Amino acid sequence: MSASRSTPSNLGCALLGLLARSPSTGYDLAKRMERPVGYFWTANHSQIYPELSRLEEAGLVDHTVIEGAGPRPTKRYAVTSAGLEALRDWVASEMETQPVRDLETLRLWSIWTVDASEAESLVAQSRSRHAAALTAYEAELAGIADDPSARDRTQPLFASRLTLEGGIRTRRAALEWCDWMASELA
Amino acid sequence: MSASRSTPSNLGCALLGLLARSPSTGYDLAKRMERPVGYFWTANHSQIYPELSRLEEAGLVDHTVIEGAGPRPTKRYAVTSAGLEALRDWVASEMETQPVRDLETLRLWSIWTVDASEAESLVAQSRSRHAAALTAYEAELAGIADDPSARDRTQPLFASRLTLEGGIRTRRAALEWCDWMASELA
DNA sequence: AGGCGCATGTAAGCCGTTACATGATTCC
DNA sequence: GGAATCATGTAACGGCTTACATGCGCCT
Repeated sequence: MSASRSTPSNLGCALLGLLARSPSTGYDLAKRMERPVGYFWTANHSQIYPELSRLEEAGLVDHTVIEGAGPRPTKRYAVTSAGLEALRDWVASEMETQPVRDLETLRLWSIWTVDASEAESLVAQSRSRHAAALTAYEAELAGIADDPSARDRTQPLFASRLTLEGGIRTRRAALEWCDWMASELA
Repeated sequence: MSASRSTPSNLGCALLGLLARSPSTGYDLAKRMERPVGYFWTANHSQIYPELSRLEEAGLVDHTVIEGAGPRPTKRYAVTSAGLEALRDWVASEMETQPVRDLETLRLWSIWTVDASEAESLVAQSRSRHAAALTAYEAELAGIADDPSARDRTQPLFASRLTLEGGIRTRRAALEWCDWMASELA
């Protein structure tokens, strides 16, 4: 059986990553995608449900029906051993350089077309967005930093700590950049 | 005429931004999208040609047929005054916070599932990618930094300088993050 | 003779967003 | 009584990628 050995989609791997940390319903996965995974990847329920079906068909996850609200049966999904293997393969596989897609920078790139006050406001908006993100990341990190498992590289919280640290460093750099731009515009 | 006053798509605004800097053929726009715009936004020719038609229908760009190779007439596009206005409106408009979509961080987030040597290799790969990007940005910036127009906030090169400076700061922060991760894994 | 660069377009398919649809329980 | 939360699904649409298609001129 399980003839198709094609790597699951990026979304599929995101879901495997979530389920490898703890089993969930589709609904719950949608919420867990918002935060903290949503700091670097997003998906909504209308993508998640069909993807779970595909993963199950490929034998990478399975489900048990549990009791819960809603007109249809509530399903708790978990990764199978094949699913965990697929996740490991994906993590360890070579990956091409990903193109950056940053709408805010695209806008900045045409900032020369607007007048000074609008340009300053644009940079200020950008700055406040980065500041808000930084605050959120720091709060999230503070919530896990004391857990001893966050220092064990075989534990999920270790990886959470790494990614949050990255977000914090990136947003701090962006804040300094915004301050520098503000001084260049003055 | 020109009844529809809807803002063009993100791609449309990217093309208006390119054409506001200098008129181009569709083919040339595709090449200019690779670098340096490609550092924060990408598009290929199969997206660009239809989008140029839409922009022209909306009266935001127009074209003149010039001589050139190829089985069909070669068209040089330029922004109209309505197009420049649309670009300014878009730059100055309020924009919602954009979700981040970073496949490399998504992978890192499941790094706890693989063993130490693979984890180290993953971080090393990530580091070399950031280093390559940083080198490219620095070269690009060096190519424009001496131009006096790069200090005039009404000139395109000023905006180029801002965006490149942002890329450089972000990539430097990412490099330091990778070095920090390497030390955490050791 | 063959490959590359110029130059424009279309088609199929995947991925993602937004909206539609259903229905129970809990809180105000 | 109405809104929010739990819970699952489908449908329509738009954006992006990959591949198909054409054909001239230049360089090796």
